[in-house]
Amino acid sequence: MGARHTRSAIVARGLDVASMEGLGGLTIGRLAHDLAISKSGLLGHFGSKQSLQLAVLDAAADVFRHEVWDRVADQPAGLPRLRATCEAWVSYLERRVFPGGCFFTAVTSEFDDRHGPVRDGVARLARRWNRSLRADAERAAADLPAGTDPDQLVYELSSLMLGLNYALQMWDDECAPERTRRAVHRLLGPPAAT
Amino acid sequence: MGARHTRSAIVARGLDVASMEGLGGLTIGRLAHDLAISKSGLLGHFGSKQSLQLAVLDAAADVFRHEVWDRVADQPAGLPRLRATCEAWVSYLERRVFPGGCFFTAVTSEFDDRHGPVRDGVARLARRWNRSLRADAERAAADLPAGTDPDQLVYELSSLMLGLNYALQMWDDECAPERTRRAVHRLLGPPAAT
DNA sequence: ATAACGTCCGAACGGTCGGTCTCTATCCGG
DNA sequence: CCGGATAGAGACCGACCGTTCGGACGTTAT
Repeated sequence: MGARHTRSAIVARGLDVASMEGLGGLTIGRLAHDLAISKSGLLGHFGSKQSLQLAVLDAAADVFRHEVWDRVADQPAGLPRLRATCEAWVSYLERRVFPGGCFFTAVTSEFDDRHGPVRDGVARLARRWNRSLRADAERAAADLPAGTDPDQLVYELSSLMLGLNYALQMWDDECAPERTRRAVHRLLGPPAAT
Repeated sequence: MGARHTRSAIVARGLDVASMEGLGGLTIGRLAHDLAISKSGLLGHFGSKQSLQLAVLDAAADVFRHEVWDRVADQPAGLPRLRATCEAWVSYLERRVFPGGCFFTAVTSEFDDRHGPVRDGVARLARRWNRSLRADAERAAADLPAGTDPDQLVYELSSLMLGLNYALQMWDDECAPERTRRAVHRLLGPPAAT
């Protein structure tokens, strides 16, 4: 079996572990044990734990991109895509794509007051997604009640996603996705009938 | 120096450390070093790390209660107290009472998918505060537009507080408190003029 | 056949973890 | 003045951390 396969298996497993235990809780020894390989064999693929963390972070970003952004890329920019993005986001959380809840919420609260490449990577991703959201919100403002502030809109929508993740992770609250949708509809109007 | 004093000093220092590093990042050795006492001297007051964690959690709950709930206890139940609670909550986050952001947000995302006394303690506190919020929301529903769902209201308000903590902690976003207030006012109406 | 390479292992490194042990200094009631 | 309780020191334990290193394999190219 090639190194590519081994490496991606490590990252895949690391993704699951890190979404539950955080990127810090991801330990070389445990990961090696789970995959029935040696610690040194594992670390050989990355060089250091930090490189492993960054690789896992990248993989998580790929998953999130695939689960949310790729699904709304064909929507018209502005309000329609903003609505679709929110729905995809809710669905991503509802389906519990990561067993430990939203990967980035967990990692953010772990690294938000640290320095270094991991925190920088998380911030870069968050900033990028925030910009995308904000761009659609700006266009959408024209289709929403006068005086709608795009930044305020993005802020409230993001907060709702944080709340949904919390409700699902802490309480297994089955009503939370529906509640989130209702709140989104109140901000953006009812979902477009397809 | 009495044991009481030493113990409370340990908890106080642990509060600061844990709000930044999480309850898991709170290590006996480091805490003892910070306070210039021995590990055994420290551990003698608690018996185990878990007891220390629970003591710190209790202390954090006292702080939060003092910073939020005690300040609104004299308000009339229902909408006025709900408004006051939200404002106190925003202020608590804005003033960065804990250097690492909201203690309970951090601890929740750390323990939400574990078992044990610490997670139970966090859940107990969250449930209690949620109930208080919900009770006022129920009363407030009469003073709000018809069809207002108290659970939905509590859900959205809580999400906004999560969002505020995120914005402050991750981005040092100075506008976030004001944005949160604006969103709260949209849900609860403008703040009562005093 | 042989040399080189990629892949992975097993052992070991220094360090930190939570926790236990023994010992001493101090205080307080009789 | 004494004797027990107690706070705390400090050495130490086994487990685990991330990391390094030499070498054992199988494949591939020469």
